[in-house]
Amino acid sequence: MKLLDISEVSQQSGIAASALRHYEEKGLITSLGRRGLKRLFGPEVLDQLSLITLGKTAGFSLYEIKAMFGSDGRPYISRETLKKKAEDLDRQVERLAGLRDMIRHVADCSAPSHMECPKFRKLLRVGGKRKPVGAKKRKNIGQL
Amino acid sequence: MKLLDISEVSQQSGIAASALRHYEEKGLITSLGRRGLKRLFGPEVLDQLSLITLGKTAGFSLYEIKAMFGSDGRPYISRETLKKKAEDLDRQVERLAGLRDMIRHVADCSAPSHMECPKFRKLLRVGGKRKPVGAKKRKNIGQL
DNA sequence: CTACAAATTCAAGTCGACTTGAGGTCAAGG
DNA sequence: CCTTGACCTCAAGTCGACTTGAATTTGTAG
Repeated sequence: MKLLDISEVSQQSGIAASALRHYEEKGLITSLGRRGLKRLFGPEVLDQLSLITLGKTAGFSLYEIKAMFGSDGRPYISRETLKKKAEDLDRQVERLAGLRDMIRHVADCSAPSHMECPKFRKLLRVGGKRKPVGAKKRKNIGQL
Repeated sequence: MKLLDISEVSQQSGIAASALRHYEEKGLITSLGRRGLKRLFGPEVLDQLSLITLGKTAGFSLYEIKAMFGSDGRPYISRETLKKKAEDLDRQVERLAGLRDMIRHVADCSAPSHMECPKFRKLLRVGGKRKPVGAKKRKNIGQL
């Protein structure tokens, strides 16, 4: 089993070595050992990194990503919570598709201000839900 | 035309007054005037705020959002660039859908480590592209 | 054996998006 | 007329995710 040093991992993943150390510090990845001072990673770390990158682009924090796909390969959170995350993503996908349509429309529409364009406003109505007045503080990222 | 003071806007949008001031400072929204010191907003600000919120959940910076939907209603960037953003969103939608499938799978699969599950790894392969070695610094957010 | 490039640690810095706090202002009600 | 409470400004602080820099510590090549 071929071990990779940090520069190889960095090369192949496109992630800076400093970020890799940061991820290890935060417990998202693990190095299998050291040669001297130098970390050695197993090749599976590349898959984990794909997952981390993916999670980040979806807007999850490193903390959440760790909770969803523990570096040992087991989630730290319940199936319930995972399903909730999946549903969040369903909504997120819809919102993004809506925004994409709006942007595409803005790019094509000749109305002087898109806010005056009825088509645009219709898209807004679909995509941009307003909060129903009782706004909550988001502060329940869960304990680990 | 009914004007709203900042607390009404905050209430109806679910966005903190401090954030509204911040958005105004950054030029994402505009207050129509003042009564004494107090800002007065036109009702259209609520639509703009929906758009801002939507853009944020899509991962755009305030700066980018401003460029895409100027507070005056006209984008600061070319149709070309807008179309590129729409295409980025197309990819983002796909990635998110992929991640959602993975999470859903993790929630249901009984494999001890999802990395050992062939189904999961297949999903990973689809969703989690690795960068093709020549990693670039992302630093071209464009000038305004 | 020595020099050197590549890693390492640890502290401090950066960036975006706000929030918080101190001290000031003003329109409206009593 | 005077008090209040909502809003104001401006500076500083916070949080997450890294990056940067200075001072080491090797494994390997010459």
